[in-house]
Amino acid sequence: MKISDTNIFTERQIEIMQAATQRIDKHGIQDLTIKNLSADLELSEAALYRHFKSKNEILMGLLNYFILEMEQRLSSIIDQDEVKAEDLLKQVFDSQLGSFVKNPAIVSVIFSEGIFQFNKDLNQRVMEIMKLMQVNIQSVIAKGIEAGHIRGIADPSTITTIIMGSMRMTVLKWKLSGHKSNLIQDGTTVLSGILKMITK
Amino acid sequence: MKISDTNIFTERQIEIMQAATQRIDKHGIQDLTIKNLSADLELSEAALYRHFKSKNEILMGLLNYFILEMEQRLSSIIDQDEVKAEDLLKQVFDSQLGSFVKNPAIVSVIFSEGIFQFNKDLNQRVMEIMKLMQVNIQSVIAKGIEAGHIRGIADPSTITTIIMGSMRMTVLKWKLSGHKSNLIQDGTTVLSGILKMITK
DNA sequence: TACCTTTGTAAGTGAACGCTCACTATTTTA
DNA sequence: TAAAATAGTGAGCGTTCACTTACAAAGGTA
Repeated sequence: MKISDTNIFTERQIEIMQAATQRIDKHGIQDLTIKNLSADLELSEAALYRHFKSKNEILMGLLNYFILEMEQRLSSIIDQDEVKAEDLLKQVFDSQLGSFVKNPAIVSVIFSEGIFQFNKDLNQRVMEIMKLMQVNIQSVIAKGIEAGHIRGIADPSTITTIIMGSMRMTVLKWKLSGHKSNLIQDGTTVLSGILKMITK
Repeated sequence: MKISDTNIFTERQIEIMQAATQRIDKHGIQDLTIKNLSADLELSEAALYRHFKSKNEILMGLLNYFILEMEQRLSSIIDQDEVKAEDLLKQVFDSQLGSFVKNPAIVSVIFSEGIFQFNKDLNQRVMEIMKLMQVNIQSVIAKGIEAGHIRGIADPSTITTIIMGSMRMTVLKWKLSGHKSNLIQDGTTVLSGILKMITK
């Protein structure tokens, strides 16, 4: 993750967030403790509290960065004119899955609705990320139907559920395989299958 | 351990598992602690250990019970002869979603790969449940393609990923809505959409 | 020089966790 | 009827958790 070129965070904060990212990636989110994190950084536990006021703030930092990056990435694709819905979807998922491969830790974070259920702020951020993706895809589908490229065989919202669910399942399989399956390839196969079904 | 060898539970064990189910349903899995559970049952914490040797065994009991019930339910549907793949799938999901509505807690348990990642036994059971569903659906799809009812527009495994992912997403939305959306209705809509796309 | 801010540490804190221990009362069995 | 099995209890163990406190070194600034 390139947190490095934001001016929101200090250098130390970036170091801490990167260490947190690595630990989540390697051992899962349940292994992200202040003790482990400070050991990774060769700092005392107390030192972390000079830079973040709580453990949740560290996770919020990660999520905030990701949602910002994702918004920019998605809108730069969606805002293209004269590109068919089919190709927009391909670009969106190519970009999204590529982002997951580059930063697998984020998958552990945003696939953990269950874990954050008890924490309002974190849960809300995760929901925002899902919602952001949903809104973008649904608008692409709606435009595709309007333009006549996509069969209006079901509601845009239903088609969106199918697409997002399928991609999510593909990511889940990749995660459960220990990142050994080829996420980009499998995702492309699944999306192609769906596109064959819904395009004219 | 084979499912057929699954122990029959004592009355107390069932009471404990039901209380655990209720607590997970109402407050999430992170709120299932020995302290809370024993308070719900108006027992001492130590008393629980007369009936289960660990907290994980309680969760394993729940999962074992569910996988047994699911196996029977699915095979009684799948084993029907002379029923079209399309109708089998409808029956499978009607049955499965109905089971979730009757027992919403199980969703909190089997949708929590992330939480159980660190526990081999529990994780394996959750994976078995996913695998069980996958194997059954994939065989239905394969037969449907063979019989010419389903378009061989993609691999059976890809179509299965799409179907399972879509249903899983529908269940997730239901869970995030606090069980306020209509799971059966939404699931039926999504499955109908997919079936329109893949049937001839 | 004197002071202030920043960044660090050692040594804790209370709360929560799963779980065990020694012991008791009741019921079943030989 | 005596022994054994069953099902319960209060107290507390060892550990982990996120977080706090009191204090110190370093560097910039007045």
